[in-house]
Amino acid sequence: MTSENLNSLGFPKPPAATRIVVAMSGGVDSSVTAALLKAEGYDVIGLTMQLYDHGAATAKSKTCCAGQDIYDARRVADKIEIPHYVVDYENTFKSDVMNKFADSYIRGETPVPCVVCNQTVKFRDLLKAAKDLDADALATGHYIRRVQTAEGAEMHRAVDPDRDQSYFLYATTRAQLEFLRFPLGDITKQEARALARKLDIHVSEKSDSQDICFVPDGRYADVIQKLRPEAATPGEIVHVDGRVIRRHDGVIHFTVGQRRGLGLGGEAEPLYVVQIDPESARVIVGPKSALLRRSFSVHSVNWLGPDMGPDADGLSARVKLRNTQGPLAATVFYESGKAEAQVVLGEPEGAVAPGQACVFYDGERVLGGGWISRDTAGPAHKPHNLRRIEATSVAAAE
RNA sequence: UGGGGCGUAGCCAAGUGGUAAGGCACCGGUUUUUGGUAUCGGCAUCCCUGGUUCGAAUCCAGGCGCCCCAG
Repeated sequence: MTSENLNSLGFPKPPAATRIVVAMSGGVDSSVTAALLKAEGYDVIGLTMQLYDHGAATAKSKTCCAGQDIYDARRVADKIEIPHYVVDYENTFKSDVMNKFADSYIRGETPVPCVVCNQTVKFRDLLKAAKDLDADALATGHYIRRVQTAEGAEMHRAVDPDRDQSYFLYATTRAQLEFLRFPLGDITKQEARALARKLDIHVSEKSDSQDICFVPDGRYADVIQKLRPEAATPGEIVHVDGRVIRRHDGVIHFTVGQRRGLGLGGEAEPLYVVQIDPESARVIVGPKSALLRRSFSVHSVNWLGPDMGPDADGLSARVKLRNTQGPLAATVFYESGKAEAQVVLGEPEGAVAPGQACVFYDGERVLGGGWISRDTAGPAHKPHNLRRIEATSVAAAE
């Protein structure tokens, strides 16, 4: 079959015979996605997830998946004349995303709920709903590219580097990727908004979503304490040089690399959180130099690259440790099928925070990624200093 | 109360007669579909009282507070 026989989404049949479910959040991107596909003649069905519905969140404008946004999605669906359904995923969202978010913080990690949300409610549950509707594919408004090859679908960064969402989508499985389509991966956000205006979609100027959608005022700790009231275990803030500086209200308030909010003044240079130990409820702080790390391991790896055997030299790649950071040169040690991988950075990097995602790239292609492990991501200073303290106390005892 | 020293923003600290550096912390903005980072901006009239002077955080006097040395 030649490419001329395929429609724009890669199916060997006319758009009218191709059923596409579009995940509609009520925002600009997914609305444009639905409108574009409809305009091309596809058999489009809009689905909107209801994920939570607390008063504070529905009042927010920069979120998705509740109150006003569901209404917006419905209005767009009406405008472009497609069927639209709201699916209630409040329970699963709470158990798979919100509770896991809280538990991660309690473990002394810093979670990325957006990755988990895509992994679960979006590409597991919503995707299944699409299949139940006999859809040929599920399309979303994510800025990511799906590249079809003879070996299967590959994930590539979006053409708009400022909008690329690969950091949040690396955990998409190959099977899921086969079924997914991302029409906006080839255009810029500006172009998407222009299209929205041209198609007369009422949300064309709606502000982008940001922050954690289920955290109303940026006070994520409040949400955790509501979900897990036992989470607030006070502890000590300890300097890497051994000084116990002050007490804190619980490790959930901290993240590795954090500077502000520590309230630790009087030092010559700023202090950062360099390690969090949930067992002892200790937060270790130190100067920026104490933050630097060169290697760490990641777990629950989702591999989207070519099959690899054990390779002592590792794979020369680039990695992202946070969404808003250019890729870093690194060597990735990974064997196909394994859940673990080792990452060695070309240059030491600060704030390698356990619980955050590490995404691997080969140029524009997303090779996958995993979660930064806690056990290996502590600062090199910790064992050194603990040893020194122990040695001191032993000497004193003798 | 013998000798010496000190008292500048929450902390550290420059400034020794000319109209209050800087760092940390804190607060606010920007950036950002995670947390965080980064960045920009804001943030004192100098322990008190009186005096000298055109002018004092800077000099003098007296208080108050603190530290060190000594017997």
